[in-house]
Amino acid sequence: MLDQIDVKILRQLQANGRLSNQDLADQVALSPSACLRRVKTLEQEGYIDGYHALLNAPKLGYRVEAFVQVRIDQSNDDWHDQFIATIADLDEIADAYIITGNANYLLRIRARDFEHFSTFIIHTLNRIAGVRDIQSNMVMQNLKNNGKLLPLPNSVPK
Amino acid sequence: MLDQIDVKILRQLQANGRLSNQDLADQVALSPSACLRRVKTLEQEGYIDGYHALLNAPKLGYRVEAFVQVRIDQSNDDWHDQFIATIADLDEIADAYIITGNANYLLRIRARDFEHFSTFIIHTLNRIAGVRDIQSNMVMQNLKNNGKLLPLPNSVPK
DNA sequence: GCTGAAAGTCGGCACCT
DNA sequence: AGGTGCCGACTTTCAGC
Repeated sequence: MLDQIDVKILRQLQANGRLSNQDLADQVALSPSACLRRVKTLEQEGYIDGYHALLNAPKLGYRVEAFVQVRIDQSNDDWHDQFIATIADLDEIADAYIITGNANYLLRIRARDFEHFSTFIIHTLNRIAGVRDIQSNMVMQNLKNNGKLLPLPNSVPK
Repeated sequence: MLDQIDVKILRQLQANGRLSNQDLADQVALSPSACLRRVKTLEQEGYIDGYHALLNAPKLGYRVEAFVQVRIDQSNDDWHDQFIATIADLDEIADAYIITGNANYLLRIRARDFEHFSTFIIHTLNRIAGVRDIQSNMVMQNLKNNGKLLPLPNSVPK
């Protein structure tokens, strides 16, 4: 179970993944060794999945972002497995979800420009076996990103 | 401009945001001081937006994820500004985008359970001024997350 | 723009409360 | 559980190539 200090630690590391253990210890009012032990435990128990640098997509040449809904022909089970295996290797696909509703999959796509995007849709996505219908929604503006998980309002984590 | 070593640095830090400068220097075949200078430059020039611990949502009590499309009454410009200002403070909204298509906004929602989700939709989202239509798609499975930005296939960053 | 050395700082562990 | 102290490793700066 998480206590209030654990939640503080998670919140701090979420905001700044490179916080030194000493600074972290100061912020949660613990000695460095006690703080480090808690962090290691949180990592081992799976509360922290990893640490990552957040790169700036436009700066790196990715100026197009879009959400694409894909329907596949459900009369064939193999196509589902094949689809999942295929998208794992496609760099243009940032995120992928199985969703309820009319479509089977929701994909978040990142591409260099619109030409790159349309080529990807027509010549890559559209040619995966079983793909029936593709509906694209371009991102015009990114209002909020990766909203913080904590504070957990009234939540009682298992 | 980025050279090959910069790209290697970005790729490494993307995969592991807590890599020590010394280990990073080894991996890109540079001395620690030269490596550190490049990292600082990359940060200052905005290629790296930050470092964050990736927290495990289910472990923290968030078991429901959904994409919600929102249409607002476009006859009133103020509602747009108001909507943006309101969603910034809502913890349940992880990401928010302005998109093309029938809806105005696409929101990624995280909630503790279905009751939390439906309460949020009915009593919070639905009551924001100007909101006309809400369409929800629940996430049944998360197939891919935060696909890596690099390597930049054939891209020539500005 | 990189290297190498020096000084300050930190992480990790043993031990104690 | 948390705190103290120690040592080896690391970060960071700066002079020099």
